[in-house]
Amino acid sequence: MVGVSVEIADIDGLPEGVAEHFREQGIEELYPPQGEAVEAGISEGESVVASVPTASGKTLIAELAMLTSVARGGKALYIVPLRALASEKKAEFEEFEQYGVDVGVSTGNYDSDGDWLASKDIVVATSEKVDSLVRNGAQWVDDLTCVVADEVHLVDDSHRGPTLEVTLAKLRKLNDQLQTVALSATVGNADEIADWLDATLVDSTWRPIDLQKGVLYGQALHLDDGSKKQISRGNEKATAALVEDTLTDEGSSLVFVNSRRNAEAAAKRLADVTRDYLDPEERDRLREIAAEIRDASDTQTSDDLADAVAKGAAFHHAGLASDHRSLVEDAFRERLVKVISATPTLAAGVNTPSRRVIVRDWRRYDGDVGGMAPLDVLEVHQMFGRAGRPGLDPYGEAVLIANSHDELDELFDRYVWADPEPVRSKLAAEPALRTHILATVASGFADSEDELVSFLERTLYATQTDETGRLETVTDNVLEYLERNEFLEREADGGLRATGLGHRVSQLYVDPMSAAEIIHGLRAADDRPTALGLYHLVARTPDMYELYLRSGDREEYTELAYEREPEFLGSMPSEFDDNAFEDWLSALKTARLLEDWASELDEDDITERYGVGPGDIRGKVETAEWLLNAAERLAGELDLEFGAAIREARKRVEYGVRDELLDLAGVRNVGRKRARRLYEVGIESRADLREADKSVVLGALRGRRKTAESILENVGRKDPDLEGVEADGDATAEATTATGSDDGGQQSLGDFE
DNA sequence: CCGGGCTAGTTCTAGACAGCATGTC
DNA sequence: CTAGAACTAGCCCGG
Repeated sequence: MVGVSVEIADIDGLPEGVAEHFREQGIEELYPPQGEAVEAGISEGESVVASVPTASGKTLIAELAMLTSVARGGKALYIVPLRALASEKKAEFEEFEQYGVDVGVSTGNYDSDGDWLASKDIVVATSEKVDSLVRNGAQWVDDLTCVVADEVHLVDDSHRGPTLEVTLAKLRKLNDQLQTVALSATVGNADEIADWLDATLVDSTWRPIDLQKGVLYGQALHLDDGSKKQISRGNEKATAALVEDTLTDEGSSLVFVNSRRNAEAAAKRLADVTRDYLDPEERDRLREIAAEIRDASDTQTSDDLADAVAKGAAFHHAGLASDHRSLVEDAFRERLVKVISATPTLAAGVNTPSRRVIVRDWRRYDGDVGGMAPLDVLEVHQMFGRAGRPGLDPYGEAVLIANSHDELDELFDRYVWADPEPVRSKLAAEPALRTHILATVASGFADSEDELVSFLERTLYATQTDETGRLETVTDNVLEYLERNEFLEREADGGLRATGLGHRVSQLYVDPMSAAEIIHGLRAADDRPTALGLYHLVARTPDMYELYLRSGDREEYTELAYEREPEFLGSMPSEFDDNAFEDWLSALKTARLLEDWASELDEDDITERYGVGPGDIRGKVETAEWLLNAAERLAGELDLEFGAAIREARKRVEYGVRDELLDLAGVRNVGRKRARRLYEVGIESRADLREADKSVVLGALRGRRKTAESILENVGRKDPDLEGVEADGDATAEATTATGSDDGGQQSLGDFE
């Protein structure tokens, strides 16, 4: 079937007008892999695994499957690996709304209501969200006729892979006619994935735009076609020379490095290169963007980023606030920012193609190995895949950097010539099975051990392993764990039944081990728990990512641990049990960060104190909110007291305020800063705000008339009109000195797209 | 007295999903 | 069992 040319017009079964639409977009003849997918029956409901390079038209393959399925009266689901990609895909699919195709999105933070999605023809969601919807018995899931799994090679990921794997297995069990389309990067064993999904494999290395791969050593860039290119460099470092070389060809570059600090340092250095390649108009635009970056957050990271961006360079990593990220990504796409130095976040995230991709660091610290470990071939190839913008760049170029002749050879062997490693299921690990076995039993996919095992037979793991018994052994351990914690009951005949608590845990979507830890901690509490105690409790569950303990931290937090020992829920591990104690301290560090946030400490003080970025605060807060909600529900389920204390701790962390501001901070348009200012002039509650003297309110809000009016309206004041009202000078002065800031900025974390 | 440039020693390490009920500037 | 870039402190040197 190779080399067959297929045109859009040849495809039957698309909704009315869609074929015409594609033609208007300039899509007539399909790319070869797309044609192969059509040959394989993608538009006739056949399952297909497409293993193709990035940017070679995977989206169209998915669209052909989903649109024809919808046209036959069906319903399609598109599973994305990242929340940020959900909105991107939604926007793409909304193109088809004019032909009567309704699109909906569901992720943890974006819209979502199970029933509301029932009327949509195409639903975009993360694999975790789909899993959650299935657990909660969303009815419309039964109506699905087509599911697309994007970046399906992520089943290899030990944290999130099993969820995708189990979710696909569940959807396929619900409907054995389900058309399954899996989109994958080029991997070593796409055939195994196709076998697993009973799909036809479309395996192609075809790219719409030429990609040259190479390794730079000294001044010579050795390319994979055997040619060499001279990269002149004076005193410049290799990376800077490559970036400058791209700039002379009016192209931009993406530099992948192995740590946040390296990304920031590299951006600072590269800014000195890019600054000489900006025209006056670009300089102006960049200055504006830099100002927006400074507005987004008042931290050192923010300033450093703004400084770099003003000169045409930027860094990108997970410590950035989400505003920062999108500003940088947009500016790069607009070709204003000429280079981004980034950690691997960018390789997996939203689309940011670039003329040249430079993989500067090919080794990364890995705690499990105890040192630097080489990146996976697949990972490096994903980075390479960002090179070249179809239709815009003449070609893409992906470059590694060698520091010796031996390394030059090694990099060619290891990454340029090498095939990616095979994708391996990570399901047979306790943490993964703990949560998925409970959910599988709780949502009725198995009510006996036999059924459970036969369900697990539908996973990729089962098709890959020849190690008999491993799954059974782990399953048995997990069942025992779940039974011991009263999430599950095992009957003599092998029957399995989730308890009320087990159902609750499954629905809350927390790791059963997190739930067990929370329950244990709450049961150990005699008095009303403090906020710190509760923050520590959730921070030490496996669902909260650990903060790194730096040198000196151990001492500092050990002291704090003894100082505040009475507040902790449950007993502290012995100081001599090294691992357990370290984890406990690390959780304490997280807990105190949350406490600082909920005590109105400024964002920049927190980032400095804990060595984190603004985006990390956001992440911790979000996770804490989620887990505290789970804690409150679990307490309710078990009739434990302290529900009110948990709720208060959650609200405090949500708004980032002390308890006296909880009432005010809940008002729309009032965040932690404004609530504090109002409080300082004697307005302590919503009731006060409804009655307060308008000039005092206006003064506390720095004379911002419009803001003040909308706040008064939001709090339900009858006469929010501020016409003719003058700001109370005393209130203004007092508020200004009290906060020491003059921009009136609300430090809000509630920034979702 | 100050600052630049060098070296040897020290420090520190990627990422990001989920509930629920509504709304930051 | 495994690394390495970037930062830091301390030093020398020249002006």
